[in-house]
Formats: sequence, structure tokens, C-alpha cells
Amino acid sequence: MGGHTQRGQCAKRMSILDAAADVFCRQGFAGASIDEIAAVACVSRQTIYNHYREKETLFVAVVEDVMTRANAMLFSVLSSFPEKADNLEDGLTAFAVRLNKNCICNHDGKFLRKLVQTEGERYPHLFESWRQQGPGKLTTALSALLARLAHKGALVIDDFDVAARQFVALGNADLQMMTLFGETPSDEELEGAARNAVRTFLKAYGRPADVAGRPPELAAIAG
Amino acid sequence: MGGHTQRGQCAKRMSILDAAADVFCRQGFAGASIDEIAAVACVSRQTIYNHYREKETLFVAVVEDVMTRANAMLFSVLSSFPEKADNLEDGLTAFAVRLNKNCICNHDGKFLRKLVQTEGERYPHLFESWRQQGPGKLTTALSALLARLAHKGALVIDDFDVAARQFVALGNADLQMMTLFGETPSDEELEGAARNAVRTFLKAYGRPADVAGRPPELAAIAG
DNA sequence: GTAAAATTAGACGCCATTGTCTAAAACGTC
DNA sequence: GACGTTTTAGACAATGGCGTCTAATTTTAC
Repeated sequence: MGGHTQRGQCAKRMSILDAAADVFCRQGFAGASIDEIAAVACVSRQTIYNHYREKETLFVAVVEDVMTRANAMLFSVLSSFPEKADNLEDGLTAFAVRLNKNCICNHDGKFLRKLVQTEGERYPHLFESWRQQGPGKLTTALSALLARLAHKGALVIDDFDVAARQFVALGNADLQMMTLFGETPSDEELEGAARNAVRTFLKAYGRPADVAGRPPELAAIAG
Repeated sequence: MGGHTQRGQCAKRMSILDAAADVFCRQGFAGASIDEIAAVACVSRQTIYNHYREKETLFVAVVEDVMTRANAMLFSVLSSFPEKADNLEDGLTAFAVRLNKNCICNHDGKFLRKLVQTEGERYPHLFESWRQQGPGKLTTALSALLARLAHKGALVIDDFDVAARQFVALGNADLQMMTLFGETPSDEELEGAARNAVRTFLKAYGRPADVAGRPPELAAIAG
């Protein structure tokens, strides 16, 4: 029982997981065939059954794999939230770009959204943890981060939870149709969407002095 | 060839379409079986093949049926957009509730969102028309309606298209997780979500005098 | 009531897929 | 080079769904 043979096995496992994620995402659980996954993974079908007892075992493993990757990425992006109140618009815009690009519009985000919708009712327990650690955690963490900015006087927010959800929703406003159709936005589209979102967010929640685009008479008064 | 036998046939057709929509929505195209659809429709399998040549024909018919229903409902809801500028918050909130309840969070909306995601790549032409007449039309029409309100001086908007998308996005901010998981929000949740959305929308785009919840010093100045 | 049309239940062939099994080949370690 | 493990290719039975066909039954029109 060589403990070093694990390296080759591990590579095979990852190859299988990646291929299975691809095929499951495109075809769904019922439409995906083990043969196609094996072909994409450049692996024999028997090898798949060797690592994962049956199709459902493989599916669960794939979902859990993508979930942990997505959660790690979300944590990483959340830790880059701007803490400094100066130049808040650019800071929040860059953050929104990162959030959309690396957590929502990327492969894993697309996979999870799609699979939750198609197989969520069939495997309720499987996606329940993602619901808490994914979107749930995003709202909670973002709410706390916004609260800190508000505490510093950079934002004026009555309900932090609502504001957090609205920040995410605004960030996706211009991309919703693209994400719905599975298209990947370009960097320019990501940048523009985030800019629009943050402008509106700051018009609603920003300290009056920081707001750009406010009607001239008020801007004059506030400045 | 009695032209009156059409009535019974028509009832069967609708029964089949409803059942097929239900099963396709739950199981997807590949996972749905004609036998199950026949059972749900209380109809023989042969009857289905009598009306629709094959599974794909039935699927296309179902999608088109739901699309036309959804488009009609969207048109109806859009025609109820508040034109009067007085009490704009309540008017927009009621409109947002209608939009979410009857177009986005209902059965048809769930069906279309789910099926577009799962089968959109396999049938690009099928959903392309919906993309234009559904979400596309919503943005275009809403943009024009917001422009009229802005022209009357009730709103201050720089980019009507962006504002329209943000209105829709804000309206779904509190419901996104529910719609993602296929749950149907209660009337209270719909009402609360719409209220939060419109409050923020008006904070960003409302005429200063109409804005509630603005920081006190500014409200005093504007009043 | 009668004839035409529609519906039904069931059997059938066909094909794709799942999961198992076996023998051969490739791999890594000593 | 030898040995144990892993991988591979292919055959295999079993399952299930699609689409067709047929004969019996029901519904509808007149």
C-alpha cells in the first residue's frame, strides 16, 4: 500500500471532478452520462466507478468540491472590502468588480446557481449548507462591513442587512440577463456595471458631501 | 371532419401542456419522462404523441405557451405603472409588488428562468425571442415609463436604462435567495421587499423633497 | 342509433445508459 | 527486472425511456 501512489490518484480525482462539473453543469444530472464525463476527463469509465461508487456519489462530490472552492474565494474577496473611507466610490467599485468576477459570474458561481435550481429540490440537504455559507454568509459579512463604514460616518444606513442585499443586487443589475443566459461579461462590462451600481448605492446611502450626480442645487448646499 | 371535436381536443391539449410544464420544470428536459407527463395530465401516452410528434415538439410547445402567457401578463402589469407623481412611493411599491408577484416569482417566471438556464444553450433560438420580449421589453418599457416620470419632475435620472434595470434588481434584492431556491414568497415578504426597494430607489433617484429617511439636516434644508 | 374521430391500455423493438466483470496494459516502487 | 496497484478497453446484463403499432373503448357529430 504505497502512500506515494496517492499523487497519481489525486490527479485523476481532480481531473474527474473538473470534467464532471463541466458535464453536469451543461447537461444536468439526468442528462449527464458517465461515458461523456470519462471522455472529457480522459479517463476510463471504470476509473470513475473505482473512485466514486455511483453517479450520485460523484455528483455529491462535485457539488461539495465546487462549494468549498467557491466559499474560499468568497472569503478571500470579502477580506478585500475597502476599510478606508476616502475615495469610497473607487474602492467599492473595485470590490464589486471582484465580487462579480470571482464569485458570481465565474464558472463556479454559474455551476452552483444552475445546479441549485435544477437539483435543489432533489437534494435539499446538499445545497442547504451552501445557502448558509454562500449567499447567507455574503449578506451577513457585507452587512457587518457596511456597518463599520457607517460607524465611521462614510455611509448613512438604516438597515444594514437590506443595504447589503441591495449592494449585491445593484451589482448584478446590468449583468442579470447575461448571467441568466450563461454568458461571461467582459472586463469592461464588469467595470461599467460595478460603476453604475456603486454610484446609485452611494446616491442612496452615501454621505451627502461624497455624492456625485446629485441635482445641482443640493450639491451646492451640501458642498 | 367535425370542427366541434376541437373543444375536447383543446382541453386535452391544455391539460397536457400544463402537466408537461410541471414535469419539465421539476425534472428538466432529459429527466422528464413522457409517461410521467401522461400520468400527471391524466392522459394516455399515445394521446401525447398524437398531438405532438415527439418529446422535443412538446417541449417547444410548452415553452412557447408559457412565454406567451408570461408576455401577456408582463404587458398587463406594465400598463399599471403609476403615471401620477403624487404619492410616488406607494404607487411604485404597489407596482413592484405586482411585477414580482405576477411576472417574476410566479410559476411561469420560475419555469422560464429554470428552463432558460438548463436548456438555453441547447435551444438558442427558442429563448432568444423571450429574451427580447421578456426581460428586454421589461427594461425598455420601464425605462420609458421612468423617463415620463422624470420629465414631469418627479424623478431625477441620468440614465433611464440603468435606472430601469436597477429598479428591477432592487425589487428582487430581498427575494433573490428565495427565487433561486424556488420558494414562493408570502404577500408580506413581497410587500416588504418592494417597500425596501422603492425606498432606496427614491433615495437615489427621487426628487429631494419627496425623500423620506434622508439625514435630518438635508431634509430640513430641502423642505 | 350510427359512423367517424379520438382516446386508451398494452405490447413491442430500439437505443442509450448504468453498473459489473474480466483480462490486458501501464505505472511506481523496490 | 519483479511485484502490487492502478488504469484501461471492452464485453455484458439489466434497466428505462422513446416512439410505433394494434385492438378495444369511449366520445362526439349528425
